[in-house]
Amino acid sequence: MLSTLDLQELLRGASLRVTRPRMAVVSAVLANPHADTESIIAAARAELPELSHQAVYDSLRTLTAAGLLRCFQPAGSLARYEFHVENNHHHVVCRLCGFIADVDCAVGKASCLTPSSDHGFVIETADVIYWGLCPSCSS
Amino acid sequence: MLSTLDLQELLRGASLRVTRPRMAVVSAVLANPHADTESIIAAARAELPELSHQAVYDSLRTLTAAGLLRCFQPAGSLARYEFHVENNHHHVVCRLCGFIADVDCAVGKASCLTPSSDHGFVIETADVIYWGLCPSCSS
DNA sequence: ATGCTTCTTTTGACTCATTCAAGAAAACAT
DNA sequence: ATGTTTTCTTGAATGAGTCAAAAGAAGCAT
Repeated sequence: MLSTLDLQELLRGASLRVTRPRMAVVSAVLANPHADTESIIAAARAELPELSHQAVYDSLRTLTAAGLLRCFQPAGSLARYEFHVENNHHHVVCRLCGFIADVDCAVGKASCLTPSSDHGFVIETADVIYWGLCPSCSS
Repeated sequence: MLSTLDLQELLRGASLRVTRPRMAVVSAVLANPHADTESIIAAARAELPELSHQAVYDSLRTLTAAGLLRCFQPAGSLARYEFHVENNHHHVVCRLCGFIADVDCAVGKASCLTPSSDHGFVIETADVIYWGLCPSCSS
């Protein structure tokens, strides 16, 4: 877990103002990886009760744009956030219960960023979501 | 383009009743790959003006559940549909203009379905979305 | 063909995640 | 401290998608 000072450092390093809502949002995401916005609002309010939902939406967008958080959205689900780490990984989502786990990239680090034909696109990132059944739902 | 009879055959083959809304929706998706629901409603109404939006939502869900269509949803975008074909492919989405193109699977057919560690999940499908800039936006 | 049963569609209202807007407050630089 | 700029609060609005009940087709059996 990162300390308050670490979090401030993190925000300043991204040229962002250090505000209590942003601190609370980053903490909430760190404590609840893969959480949707509503859960993040609840978790952040445990630390800062007066926090408005709008501030959370704004913070999430700002922090994501700054590269501190990563947003992903399994089809049909709400937006979910996680702390951005450099080791590229993807997600397995249980088709029944919605449980999400991290998985490493399939065939080495960069392979998922190299489609066989790119139609002239300059490709920057890849979102990979595996759908299936988690251990408890598959039994 | 498939004929009316082909489409009927397709629906019957999936044990679905042949209705005019479903025919119109399948035609619309065939004619507009990667279209979102609103575009599909508009395209289907060109063929069947009285069509309700609810019928389109129902048809899309039914046809997708039957495996005739495939639904994908780039994060932050609306749900999009395409005719389901067996050759597994993924999508490149332009971060600026939203243009979508198909790309084949990165490293052979099955590789994207094989994460390095699966956490005990039984994996059924994988959604892969590449984000980047299309040729016109990157210049 | 006719009628019956079941599945679809229409209609219209509703939900709820997310966004918009304007004024108030907080953060930072000087 | 003061002023400027960014961020937050408040409250309302947007809009894709869903729900529900009654009306209407599709398909099956007689």
